[in-house]
Amino acid sequence: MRKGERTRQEIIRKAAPIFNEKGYDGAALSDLMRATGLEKGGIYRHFDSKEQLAAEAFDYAWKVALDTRFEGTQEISNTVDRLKRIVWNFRDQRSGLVPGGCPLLNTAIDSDDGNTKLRAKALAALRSWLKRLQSVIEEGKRRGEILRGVDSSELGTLIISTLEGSLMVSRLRRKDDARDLASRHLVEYLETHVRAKESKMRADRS
Amino acid sequence: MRKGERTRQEIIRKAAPIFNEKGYDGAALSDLMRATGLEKGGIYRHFDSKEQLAAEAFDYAWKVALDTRFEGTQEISNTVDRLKRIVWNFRDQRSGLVPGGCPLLNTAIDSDDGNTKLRAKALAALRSWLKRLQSVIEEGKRRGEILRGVDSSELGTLIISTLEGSLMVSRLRRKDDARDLASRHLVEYLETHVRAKESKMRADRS
DNA sequence: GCAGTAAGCGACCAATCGGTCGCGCAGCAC
DNA sequence: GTGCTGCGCGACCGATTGGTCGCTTACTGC
Repeated sequence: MRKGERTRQEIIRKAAPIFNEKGYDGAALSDLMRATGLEKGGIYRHFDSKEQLAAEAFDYAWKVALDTRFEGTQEISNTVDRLKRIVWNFRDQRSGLVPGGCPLLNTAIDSDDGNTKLRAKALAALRSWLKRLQSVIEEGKRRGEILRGVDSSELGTLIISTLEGSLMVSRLRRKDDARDLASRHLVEYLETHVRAKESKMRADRS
Repeated sequence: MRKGERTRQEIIRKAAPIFNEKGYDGAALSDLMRATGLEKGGIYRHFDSKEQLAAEAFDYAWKVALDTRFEGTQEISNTVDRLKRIVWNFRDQRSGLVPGGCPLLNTAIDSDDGNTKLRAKALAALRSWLKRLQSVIEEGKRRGEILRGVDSSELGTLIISTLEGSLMVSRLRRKDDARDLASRHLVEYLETHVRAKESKMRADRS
């Protein structure tokens, strides 16, 4: 990899937390310069505009977030348990992430009036998350692990809404209780309203 | 009321949507000047700083939001039904509000890194909402309408988290489905996990 | 209606905003 | 090792930022 490309990635990595914490308007180029250790020209060599950098920083932050949320899920065969793992992952995510909270939540609120490009990014991120949840749910329905009556779009949306809302509350209070509570609530809901009990006489290990 | 005080209130009313839509950094004084029809000096006559104006605009926007959410609840005697009404109010709130979505959600996200004064405002707003929910729940427990085992702080937090999260999704998608879904989910939860069924042999009108 | 004060104006301020560009050095292919 | 070019620097740009203040005008209490 060329020097330039390495620098470019480094800028994205260093810029992502700035945008995530301070928002698009709040993140001044001077902040990005300090964070990256580069002068203005060094940054603009690799990006046409602040907006473009913000967009790429968002993509990076979102990839990290999504990967964290689905971490260790592929090795879980039962789809309901997989959904539960996703919920716990969300609750436990603390380190390793891009600082500043959920990029989706931040960018959605930040851009809901103005910045069209960033709003589109947030919308795509929401869809990508929902899509992955839906595919787990649909698989569960096919396998008989999840009740046939469950609407995968609705369940996915409910999970996302509940988790994101609780994150907002937790971050504002600077306490994890809301996230914890929402996770427990969702898990109970998964057990009582989503999991197909009778089918295949699986051992009912609570 | 003096002319000055009238103007002051007018500035707050006109500034509130600007801050709510664009955030603190995104709302430039030039925007506020355009919205109010005043020159810079006319605004600064009444406020020491942009931050102070933002704080008062938030108070105004939050008061409007909270009033809307509790609208028509005092005339409902049963506390569970009152909680349901609060949930429906949140779902149906559309006009009459300060444009730009929930001031609590917006300000919480907007200020979670930097602006201490606004963060404190958002925190106080969250507490005021939670407090009003808790007082309904506690009343319900005293009256035997709500299960003794329900933790009013936890239930209140769950309601707030779920509604706010769904609002974020709905605003991003520009569709009301998520808010609708979350409301239905919460109402079902209230009926099945919160309402005390057996006590006082009340007629069970579904 | 008059006097005194409250209120709004708008020019002005330094600082900072996002963005440009020519220069020179450093990394890279040969 | 040499020559080319990809890369980073930093001075510079006009526009805009939040904020100040002396002046005039409009309101208000008497």
